[in-house]
Amino acid sequence: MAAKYKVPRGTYDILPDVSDKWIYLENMFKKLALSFDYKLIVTPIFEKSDLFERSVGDTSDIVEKEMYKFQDKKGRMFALRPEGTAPVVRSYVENNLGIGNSVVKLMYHGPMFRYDRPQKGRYRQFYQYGVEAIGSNNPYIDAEVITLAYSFLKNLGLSNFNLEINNIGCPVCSKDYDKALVEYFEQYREQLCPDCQKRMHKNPKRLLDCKVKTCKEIGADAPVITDYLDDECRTHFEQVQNYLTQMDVPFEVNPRIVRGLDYYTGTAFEIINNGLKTQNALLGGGRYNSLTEQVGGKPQPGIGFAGGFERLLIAIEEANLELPFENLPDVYMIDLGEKAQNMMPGLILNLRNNGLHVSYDIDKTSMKAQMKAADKSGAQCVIIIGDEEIENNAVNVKNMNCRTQKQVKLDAVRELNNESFAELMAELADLQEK
RNA sequence: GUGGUUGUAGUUCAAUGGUAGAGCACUGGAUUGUGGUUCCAGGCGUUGUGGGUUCGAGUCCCAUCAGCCACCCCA
Repeated sequence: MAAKYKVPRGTYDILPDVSDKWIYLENMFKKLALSFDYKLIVTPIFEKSDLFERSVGDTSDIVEKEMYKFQDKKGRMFALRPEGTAPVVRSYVENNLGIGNSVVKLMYHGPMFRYDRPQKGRYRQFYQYGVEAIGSNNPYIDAEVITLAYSFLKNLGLSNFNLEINNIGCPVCSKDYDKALVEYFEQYREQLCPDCQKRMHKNPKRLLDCKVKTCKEIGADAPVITDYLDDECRTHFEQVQNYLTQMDVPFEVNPRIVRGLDYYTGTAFEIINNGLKTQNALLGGGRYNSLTEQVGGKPQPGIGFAGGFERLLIAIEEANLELPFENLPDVYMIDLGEKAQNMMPGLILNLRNNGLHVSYDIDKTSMKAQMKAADKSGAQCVIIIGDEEIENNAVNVKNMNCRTQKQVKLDAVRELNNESFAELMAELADLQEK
């Protein structure tokens, strides 16, 4: 049947059959980030649009054509956030989070919005997780942020990915490099694609990233950033690498990494899913040492990364990873007859208040249907109550794995909590062995 | 935003322009209160939507919407 309403293009519903994976991934990320001493920050999903125009850069594709912009009733221009860093930095500046702290370490996760043609692994509303460390230019912080990103993927059980790092230079040496690039590419101007010709003077580093064959070939012999870094940037980069080595994080230096957003300076890195040809960036990040100023605050160095949940799930599926997350019922309740049904609500609430996960379908009546449903639910055991049991003032508890069954006094069942429930299950398992 | 491709039952897919089907899933049953196997039974779905051609359209044409692929970009 054709539904009357459908999700908007490029969006999707996270349905119950996968939502447990989301809960798991979110929790894993939060737990790991907390252990690295990052605290959660939650910002609105929309901001003044010029926040992004100024920070992300008005020549970037994100701002040029992918922003969801709208006017509110008073004519102010807002945009659904296309990325997470600018809002976090805005909040850092606005709330003076830096006062009394040399580094402020923040994590976030939530929906981002970009108007782009949808594709697998690319959506108009997508979900990112990320961290930002603001206030320190110490290369150790760079390494720590990168290690956090790396550890997250590793801890999930992923391995088919590569960490690539680069240093795109500070505003000073980056300019020298840009000059060299323009000089170099200028020789081949006629052979470059129109986009590259246009970008050459605005953002020459982007030419290195072009996928057009001839541009690629020309770019292969272009000057390399590493040769243009000034002493400060070079030692910074070296130290980041030293720290990463110390922390056992494998990486490759890739001088061609150019991040797409304008605010990046110095350290830049990406983690690439090797199993994919396109949409293969699992996560990316880097330094943004002049972003606080652009947003109207005092100069403060910062670094962070962001990754996409959708691409994470693709990678997990590819690797055939079973997430250890399980949320199966402890007990499935079966009632037979009206008397039994009448005593269910109280008993079930009792068990739930004691912390047990209880499943029950009041509309199913036959024993068979209820047993089938219990089986399908994956519940550890069923509790059966019928006229016989009521007469004995007891219930039948059946362990679904061992198929062993035992009568338990009603009073004892009411008292069941996670601990005594586990004991009861073990007892039933023992019965099977005899 | 550009080019290509696809759109049939909950799902995966069939159906030389002539009555729309199958596997899986789902529901019920195989003697009275015990699941995962097996067997039997159960589907009239505006064939994505709207037009057009035709005696007749799931099938051909146009438009539109959506997915996928490549480009672009990135998460």
